[in-house]
Amino acid sequence: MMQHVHDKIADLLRDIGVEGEIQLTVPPNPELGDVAFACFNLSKQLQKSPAAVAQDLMNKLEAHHFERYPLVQDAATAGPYLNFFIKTSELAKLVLTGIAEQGEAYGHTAVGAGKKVLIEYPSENTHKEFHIGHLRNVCIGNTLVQLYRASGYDLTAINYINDFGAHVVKCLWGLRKFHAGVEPPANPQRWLGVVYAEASKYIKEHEVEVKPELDELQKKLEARDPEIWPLFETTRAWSLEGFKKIDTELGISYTRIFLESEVKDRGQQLVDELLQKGVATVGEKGAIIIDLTPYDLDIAMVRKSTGAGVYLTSDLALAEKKFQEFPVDESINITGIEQNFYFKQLFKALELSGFQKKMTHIGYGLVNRPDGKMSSRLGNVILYDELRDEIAHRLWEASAARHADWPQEKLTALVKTLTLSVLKFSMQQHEAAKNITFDLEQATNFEGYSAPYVLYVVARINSLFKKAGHGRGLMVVDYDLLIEKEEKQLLLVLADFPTVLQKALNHHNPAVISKYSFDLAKTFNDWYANQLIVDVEAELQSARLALASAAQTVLTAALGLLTITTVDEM
RNA sequence: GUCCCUGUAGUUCAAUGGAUAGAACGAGAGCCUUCUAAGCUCUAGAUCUAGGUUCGAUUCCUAGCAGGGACACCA
Repeated sequence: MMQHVHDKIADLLRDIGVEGEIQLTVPPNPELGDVAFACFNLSKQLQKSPAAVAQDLMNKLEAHHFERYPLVQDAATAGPYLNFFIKTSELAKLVLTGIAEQGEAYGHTAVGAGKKVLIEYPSENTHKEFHIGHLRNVCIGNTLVQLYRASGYDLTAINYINDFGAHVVKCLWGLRKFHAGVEPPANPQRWLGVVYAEASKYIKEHEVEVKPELDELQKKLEARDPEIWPLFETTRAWSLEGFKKIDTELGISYTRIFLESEVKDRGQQLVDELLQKGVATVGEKGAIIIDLTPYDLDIAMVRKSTGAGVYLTSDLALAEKKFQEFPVDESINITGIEQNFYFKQLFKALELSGFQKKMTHIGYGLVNRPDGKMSSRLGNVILYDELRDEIAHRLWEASAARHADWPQEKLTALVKTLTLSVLKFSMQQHEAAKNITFDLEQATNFEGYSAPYVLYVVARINSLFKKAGHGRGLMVVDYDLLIEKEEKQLLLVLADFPTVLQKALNHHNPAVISKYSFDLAKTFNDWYANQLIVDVEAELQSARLALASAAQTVLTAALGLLTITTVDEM
C-alpha cells in the first residue's frame, strides 16, 4: 500500500527528470513531510550541492503534476531533501477501501506461490524439562509458519523429537539409581526434567565411575534390550503427552512427529555407507568422523568409539526420510543459535553425501535471566508451566480488580487469552536471532510495549462500535472528512503493514510484527486521546469509525500472525 | 588457542550508510463532570575504546577491551 504511494511519487519524480533507481524514505518529523527523497546521489552526478538539486527539482514542480498525482498534495525542500506531503483524503480512500476489501488477508502476498516448504520445530527432547527457551522456539516457529503461509508458500510443519540421545540415557540411569519403584507425581513430564537435572549433576561429579554404566545403558537402549526398553517406552510416553498438551495450548499444529528412535538405525547404516564411499573415515579411538577441515568446519563425528550414534548420525537419516515423505523445495530448521555451527556441519555433511536439497537453519537467541544464564545443571531454569501460572495469577488480580462485576467464567476466559498473549508477545518482542534477557517483572508489567497494551486498543475499538450502535458493514464514507494530523499518521501506519510483513519474513524475525503492532496501537491511542470518534456528527462519525475499524482489522491481523488472539473487552 | 554473535539512556530493546539516535520500563511533574486511566501529556537520561573508508558512520573495515556461544565421543 505504501509501496503504491512510493511508486506514484517515483513516477512524479521521473516526470521532472529524475533518472535511475529512486529510493524514498520517511522524514524524521511529520512537519517536514510524509515521504522524503534524498538528493545526495543526484548531487554527485550533477556536480551540484544536494540542496541546490533539491531546490531545482522543487522549481520544476508545477500545478499540473499535482493534478496528475492526486495522492501528492504538496512538496517542500528541507536542505538536501525534497519532501512530499500526501493528501489525507486520497490516502484514506486508498487504505480504507483496501483494508475493507481484503480484511485480515490485508498484506498477504503470493511471493511463495508454488513453493513447497517444510519447517521443523520445536524439536523437544524427551526426558528433559520444557523451559522458556523452548517456549521461544515455539512462538517464533508458530509465527514463521503464519508468515510463510501469508506469503503464499505451501508449508508443512513437522516436529522432530529427540527421544534417543545421551540425555535419555542419563535420565533413565537416574531413574533407576535414585527413584527405582517410585510412583511418578501428577506431572510426570516435568518430573523427568527434574530427574534428568539431578542425574546430570551427579554424573558430572562422578564421571569416571559412572561413564561405563552409561555407555552400557546406551548400547542396551539402542539395541532395544528388554531390560531397559519398557522403562524407556513408559517414560517417553510421559514426555510426549506432556509436550502434546503444551503444543496444543500454544497452538502448534504439525502434520507429523519424527522420533529419533525411528531414524537412528538408518543413520547407522548411512554411516557405514559413507565409510565405504570414503566420505567418512575412522578417527581417534575408533570413532567415525567426517573431516570437514577443508571447509573450515572442523571434524564432525558421526559415530562414537563405543559404536553408539550421536545427533548427527540420526540427522543424516532424518534428512533422507523427510524429503522422501515430503517432496518439498526447501527444508527449514528452527533451533537455538548455539547450534549454528552444528547445522553448518550437518548441511555440509549432507552435501558430501550427495544431498542436493535447499536447507536453511534459523537460529534464535537464547533466553537468559537478569542474574545470568539459565542452565539445567544450575537448577535455575524458568519452566514454562511456572511462568504461565505466574503470569495468569498476576493477570487475574489485575482483571478482577477492574471488573468486580464480571462472573467467574468471563474472567477465567479473559485471563486465559491474556496469559497466552503475554507469553507469546514477550518471546517475540525482540529480534529473533538475538539473545534476550527475560525479566519476570518486565513480562508481568502490562503497560507500554506489551501484549495487553495492544489488546487494549482492540477492546477500545469494540467499545466505540458498541457505543455508536453501529454495524461493521461497508460504510458510506466521505474521505474528505478525515483531515486531522493524527488521522493521517494512523493511515500512514496502516498503509505500511504489507511492507512490514515482507520484512518480517525476509529477516525471519517476528519482532518486526510485534513492534509494528505496538506502533499501530500507540498511533491509535494518540488519535483517540486527541479526537472524538463517536461523539461527533453522523458523517464524521462514519468516517472516523471506518478508520477505527481498519485499525482494528490490521491489529487483529498483526496479532494473528503472532498467533495471539484478541479479546472484545478487558 | 581458533571461529561465530553481541557491546546504544539506570534497565530491557529500536534505528535499508543519511535530517535533531527512537521506544518501553524505572525516576520526577501533570491529566478521568468526553467514547475503557492496562490510557495520554511533559522533564531528565545513551552510541565500549582507538584508528580508517565516506560529503556523511550506531551501521562498513582494522586493532583493542568486555560479554555470550561453538569448537570428535555433550545435546
